[in-house]
Amino acid sequence: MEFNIIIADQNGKELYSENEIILRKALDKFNVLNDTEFSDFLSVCEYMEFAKKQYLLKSGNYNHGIYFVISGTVGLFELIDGKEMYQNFFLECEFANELKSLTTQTPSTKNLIALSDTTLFHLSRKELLELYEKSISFERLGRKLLEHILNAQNEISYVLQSLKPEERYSYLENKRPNLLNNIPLTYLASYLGLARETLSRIRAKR
Amino acid sequence: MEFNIIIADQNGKELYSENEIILRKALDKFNVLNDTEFSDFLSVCEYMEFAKKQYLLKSGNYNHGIYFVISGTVGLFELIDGKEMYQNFFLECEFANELKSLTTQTPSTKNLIALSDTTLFHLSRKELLELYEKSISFERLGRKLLEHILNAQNEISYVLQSLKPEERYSYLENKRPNLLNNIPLTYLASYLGLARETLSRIRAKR
DNA sequence: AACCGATTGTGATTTTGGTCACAGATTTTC
DNA sequence: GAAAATCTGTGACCAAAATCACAATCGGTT
Repeated sequence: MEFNIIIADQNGKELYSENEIILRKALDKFNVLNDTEFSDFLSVCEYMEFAKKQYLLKSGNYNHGIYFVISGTVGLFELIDGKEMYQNFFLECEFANELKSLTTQTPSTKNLIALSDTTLFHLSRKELLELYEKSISFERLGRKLLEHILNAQNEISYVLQSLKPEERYSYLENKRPNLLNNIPLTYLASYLGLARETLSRIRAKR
Repeated sequence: MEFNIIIADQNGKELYSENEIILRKALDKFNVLNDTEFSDFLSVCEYMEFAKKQYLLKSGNYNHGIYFVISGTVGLFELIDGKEMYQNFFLECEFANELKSLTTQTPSTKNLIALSDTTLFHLSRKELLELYEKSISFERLGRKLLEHILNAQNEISYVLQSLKPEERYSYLENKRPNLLNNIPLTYLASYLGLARETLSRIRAKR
């Protein structure tokens, strides 16, 4: 069961639903879009729902856009030697993406999957590119979003390169506690480049 | 000793030096800047030279821009438990960067160092931001460059997360052979998250 | 040419974390 | 609510890689 709070202007005209306000707040952190531009952005977003275990993107297919997670959890994984290696997790208010396929227009080697019942906005590649053409603001938003994603990616590379198993667990505890609560240990182990059993034993010691 | 070939227009007026043509070619891959915009870009680039072992950026300092490597090699490393952990290498025609400090304006935890005598163009943070304001083209260039960097970063994360030591070496052989030729094994070992001795033994077996 | 520092190779040893196996526990499904 | 599937915990064992130690080699400098 779910209610969408509707914000109205002085004339009682509906403005934004609750979901849209969540997106607005997330985008406002980048300090780029004004009201008009946000409306333009919103007008090309499609609201979608995925049940747990449904795929947003399957390997072999082309990536047709990016997702903004309103509620739920999305996982990004790649099948390597028959093992699901999770490369990222996207929680509420984050943009779920697989950029390699999106930017190079090659079939994706990776999968996006709903790890719980999930609601999200979808922005297609086509619409995204049109936004980029439309105004410098959307290019700027894209640029800043990428800077943000890249900094996060550098951090996880650092974890994999330099930290010992116990330190990797501490990293989760301190920097991404929400993952520890929401994601099965098995998936987290692959994310951290460890055997499931190793991570289980580390946790037992706490 | 070094010659710069000068390209001249019909009136014999100098256009671009050899170094500038190298930069032009690198930027043209992104298919964004026209002649005027490239000239604008160039006008805020400063030519610099660094001797081997000189620092382009020292940890603790603020990152004041990005570098385009004309010739030579630049390394990005972080001191962890007294060890130099190399996180990236930048060869000719690549943009050497440390984006965390650049984008968040916090003191850098990382170092940029010339691993050989190096010539490059420097673009200051201030000038970069002014370019971003100036035209959508520069935003677009930034966005595309970040997409490119991010795809590369995802790949190295994959290597660290999923590949065994021998496979990591193979990755270098196949995907980044220039590193194997130009960079000391010690540095490559840290880059791959391996002990120096392990990498040495792997190489001995080939 | 001789020196010094940096880099690499290699053996012996130790340790860590992976693998295997199986039992509980927890969720999902019908 | 029972069955099935998924997830987690834990012990025993093993293999791979880290560590330690030292020699050899390479590169640049005076």
